[in-house]
Amino acid sequence: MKEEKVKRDKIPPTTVARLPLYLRCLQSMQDRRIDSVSSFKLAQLTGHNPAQLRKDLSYLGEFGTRGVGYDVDELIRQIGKWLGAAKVRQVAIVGAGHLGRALCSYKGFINRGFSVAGIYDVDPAAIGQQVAGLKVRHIDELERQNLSGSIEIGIIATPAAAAQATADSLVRARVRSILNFAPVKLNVGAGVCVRNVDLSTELQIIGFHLASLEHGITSDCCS
Amino acid sequence: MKEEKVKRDKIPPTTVARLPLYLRCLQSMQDRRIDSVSSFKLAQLTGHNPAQLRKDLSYLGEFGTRGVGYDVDELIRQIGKWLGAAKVRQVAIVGAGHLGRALCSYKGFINRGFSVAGIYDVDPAAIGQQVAGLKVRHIDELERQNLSGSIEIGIIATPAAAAQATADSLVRARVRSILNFAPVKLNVGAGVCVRNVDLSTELQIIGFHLASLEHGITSDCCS
DNA sequence: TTTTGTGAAGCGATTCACAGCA
DNA sequence: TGCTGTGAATCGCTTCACAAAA
Repeated sequence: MKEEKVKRDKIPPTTVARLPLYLRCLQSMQDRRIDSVSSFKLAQLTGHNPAQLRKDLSYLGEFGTRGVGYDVDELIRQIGKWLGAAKVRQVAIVGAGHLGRALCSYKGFINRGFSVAGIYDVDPAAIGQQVAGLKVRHIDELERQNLSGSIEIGIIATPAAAAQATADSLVRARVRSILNFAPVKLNVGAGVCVRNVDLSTELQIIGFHLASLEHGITSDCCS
Repeated sequence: MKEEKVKRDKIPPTTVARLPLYLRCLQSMQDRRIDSVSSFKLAQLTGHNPAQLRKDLSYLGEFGTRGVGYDVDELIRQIGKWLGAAKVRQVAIVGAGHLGRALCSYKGFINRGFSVAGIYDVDPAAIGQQVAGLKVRHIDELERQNLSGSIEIGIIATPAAAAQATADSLVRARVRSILNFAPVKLNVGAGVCVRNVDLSTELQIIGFHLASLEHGITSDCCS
């Protein structure tokens, strides 16, 4: 426990970001009754370098067998443990627009150990509507509903203008981390973890590469 | 033109990824009639280091005035130019599930110079339905509809199992770049640029940080 | 022999610190 | 004086190359 704490601090963010993809590949192998895998094979499937894969896993511990490879079940167990997948995490989605609704019915969340505990909005027209079996509630209710703190994650799927106020609500409701889809830099107190996903930023990056193609650059596509 | 080609090759991917956020901040300042900004101010607003901001901009050219700062209008023009925002880019969305529909009606795309040219699926139940003013068509029609090559970007919003086949269709339809929401590593020929966005990966990364908190780690939240 | 785990080298991005200008 | 633009220093991640182990 003490030892794991020390180790967690040392895992590079880039490694953490790759773990979910490793996990997904491994689960797909498990489904196909493959029980052992080498760093070469798994790296090829995930599009990485074998040395990088081994180094990534070495941050978590030593699970391989030299001359053989990794046991698929064991690796799934270990990566899952480090990603905190032992327990189902409750998520609150704020914003009952198209994106919020899509996220609410997204199967991928459930499969990875996340459960949508509620969907919230401020628009009277949206409140009360049924979305994927959940009733849209007013954001102000979240604070009261989460007195136990069981909802640890908030997803912001509101327009940019409402994002900061939404973040404030989520922080008041004792949410510990936020996934932000609004194209705004959020200010939250220390101890609340924010990750940003911006859909149009991704398109704009693609736009840069298209413009580069138009200037006759063919090399290294997208990054 | 020749010179710009050389420069484009030298811009780090990390810089490109930050440009859209700079642009957005600048546009918000322009709306508020602010016409000049220092690297300190813009860095603060975007959550970056002033030196990094200046270095990022220096890859594009020299637009600042020493002792004063940057002209907001000029900077917007320049960043827009490098991101290829001069022309509206046509996008095809594949997958008419919740996510595909949400993307189809997403205002952020239009505002940033992208236009949804069509939405496609393979499910007979979905085909023919109306989504945000567009009729869902069969994916096989895309190839014929894009003989002119005006659709440069494809968005994959299908289930993971269908993603590779969808990518193949998009490549056949002469799409030049792909934004992939399926949690799968796509194999496409050289010259086609792929960017991956995985919503549950983001939650899993948050899961790692929540697990770290449970182990008593308070430092550096999310990355 | 095969494949892991890892020190060391290599590489790219960030940050510093200051010269160059307005 | 104030702020940009940038070489130099630093930091952290990736990749190499090989010793260790099955």
